[in-house]
Amino acid sequence: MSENGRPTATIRRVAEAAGVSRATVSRVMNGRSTVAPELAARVLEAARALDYAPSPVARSLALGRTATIALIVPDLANPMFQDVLRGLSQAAGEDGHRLIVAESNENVANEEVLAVEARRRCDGIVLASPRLPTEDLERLAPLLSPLVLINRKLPGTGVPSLSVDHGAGIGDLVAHLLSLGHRRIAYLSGPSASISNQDRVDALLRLSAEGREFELVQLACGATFENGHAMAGAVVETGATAVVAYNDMVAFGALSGLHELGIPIPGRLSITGFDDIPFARYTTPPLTTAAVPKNVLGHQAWTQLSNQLHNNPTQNQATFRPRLLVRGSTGRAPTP
Amino acid sequence: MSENGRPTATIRRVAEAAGVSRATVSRVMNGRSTVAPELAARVLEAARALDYAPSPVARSLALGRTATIALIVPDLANPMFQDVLRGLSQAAGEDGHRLIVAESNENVANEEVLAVEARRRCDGIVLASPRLPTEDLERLAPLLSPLVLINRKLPGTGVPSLSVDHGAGIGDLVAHLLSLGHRRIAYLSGPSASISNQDRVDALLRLSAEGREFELVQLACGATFENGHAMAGAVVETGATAVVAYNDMVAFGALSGLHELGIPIPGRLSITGFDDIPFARYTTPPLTTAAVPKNVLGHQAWTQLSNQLHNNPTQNQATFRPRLLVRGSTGRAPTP
DNA sequence: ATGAAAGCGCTAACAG
DNA sequence: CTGTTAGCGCTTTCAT
Repeated sequence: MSENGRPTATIRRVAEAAGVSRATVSRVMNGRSTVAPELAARVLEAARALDYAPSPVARSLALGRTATIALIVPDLANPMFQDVLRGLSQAAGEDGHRLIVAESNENVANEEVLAVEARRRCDGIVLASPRLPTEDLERLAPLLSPLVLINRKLPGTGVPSLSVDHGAGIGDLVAHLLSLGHRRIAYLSGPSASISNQDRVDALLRLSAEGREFELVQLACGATFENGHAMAGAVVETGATAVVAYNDMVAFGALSGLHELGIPIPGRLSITGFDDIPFARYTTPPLTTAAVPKNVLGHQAWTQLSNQLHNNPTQNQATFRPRLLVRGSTGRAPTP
Repeated sequence: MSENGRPTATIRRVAEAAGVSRATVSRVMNGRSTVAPELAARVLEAARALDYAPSPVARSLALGRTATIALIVPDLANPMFQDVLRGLSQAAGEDGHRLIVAESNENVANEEVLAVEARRRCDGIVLASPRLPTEDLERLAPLLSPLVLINRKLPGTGVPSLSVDHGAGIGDLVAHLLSLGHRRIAYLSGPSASISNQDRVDALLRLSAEGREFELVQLACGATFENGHAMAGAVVETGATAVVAYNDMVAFGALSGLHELGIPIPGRLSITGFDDIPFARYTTPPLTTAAVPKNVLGHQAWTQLSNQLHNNPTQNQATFRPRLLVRGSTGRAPTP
């Protein structure tokens, strides 16, 4: 927006140079209605000569839309959001939309202000807000619309929401472990406040109650490598033959801790992660995990937002089933 | 920008409601000059009642600035850029600026268009463009100004540039290895087109020529885990006692490959990485590496951009020296 | 098919 | 201290 070299050409200058009205320039630049070929040529020529390009800001004001959307996440360091960001940026970019990113730093109060403010410069919002109380979210939603939610639902409001089916992922993981003969499984749980952890716990509880095929041992853990690492000893003491970790980081930490204790993996203990972060395939042994389609989520978020922008029908609830990735960290249960 | 619920209040409505002119409302909203307390109160009250907030788009047009900047990177999957993004987003955010991100997908042609287009909606650009030919960059720079370059220099143009001193990093790494008694060092080189690889090679060549303290063996490799993994055998054959890898991914791959060959690390072979990606501390053994201050780069980028926006003097070339992180993957050279 | 004119919502001289 | 006026640059009826 600032001046360097020659001042940026405006539509007025082009109009003068081409000897036509601004309206005509506008029409030509937008390929609108039919302008006499000769005039059109003159305009194009003048535009080229003056190095003219329409001002996006002025267009935004006149049109009432910005061709920009915003992504609001609690934490840009989280691999989950990094990939959603990539997918969203790419998808929106292909449709000629720019992406503004805002990080709330896990600060919920901040998040509200950020979102509302962002919405004013944008045509729509993709919001990942694991912590915001549902009632606040409900109050906010109309202000933010068009809006797409990541891993949050607002039933009955018509706000499209994309979520990962953590339960199904856990189901696949457990089925895999059962097929390998495991009958006593330890769960290294994530942050208790986390909804996604609750999803996992619920699924595990249901599975162990339903089939009674395995015993479940819950261990309070956390979400980090260090948390997982610290639980290695406790895991061994449970006598479990397999451990389901809250996520890949925890699994990785546990793997590392068990390594140090001299426990062979998967010989004596099998271990699974969740997410399929970039490094999951490179641990030793590589991590069996439930891969969350993070990029797809980003793409879908754009699809849903784009639908709203064009007043097309949206899919209110899309659930993404993680894909089971069997790698080296799981094997047959040891025979006692 | 679209309508939900009641149409968004405008400055005009507020003015009418408060019985003042739009100019006064504007003044109050911006804390400008001194408005009679009584009027100010009326305006504020009206604004609150109408749920009014000034339109950023209209302000942008009127003011000629958007309070937005853009970051353009070749690849959002690259941990380097992810962290720069975080740092930049945070720093700019604290100063009330939004961040637009654009990914060129390593497509240089795309990059030019993207950058110029982005510049029109923004007040400034942070550009990471490892591939763009210098002459193109020189032509582009004036159009993009205010501009900050990441890992590229444009000497004599006054364009601020932030770069990592790869040579110094390599110097620290090599000094560390020499102090451990290593006298034959293999370098797993990165993509030959990469300037940062060239920096490293130059430093190594200089070091081995200058002091003649060690022999250098170069091995063409790449930038990925797989590339490093594939070179494990070749590394052993060189008879080197230490390997300096192009980056952490390569080091990690090599580590893994050497592991499979049964080579004790660091007992028989020491190995170093570069970057300090999040997982470097979690490999077995943890990777000795040169930590690039990626977040700081992001923050500094904002500082330099902000200086330009305020017509303050800028620091034209800032070079960031990586920090040597000694971890478990390096040890004393084996005694023959 | 083209131009004149009004308007998007806000800010910034300039008067008073 | 406040209001009037004139833009910022573009789009879009509405006439012609």
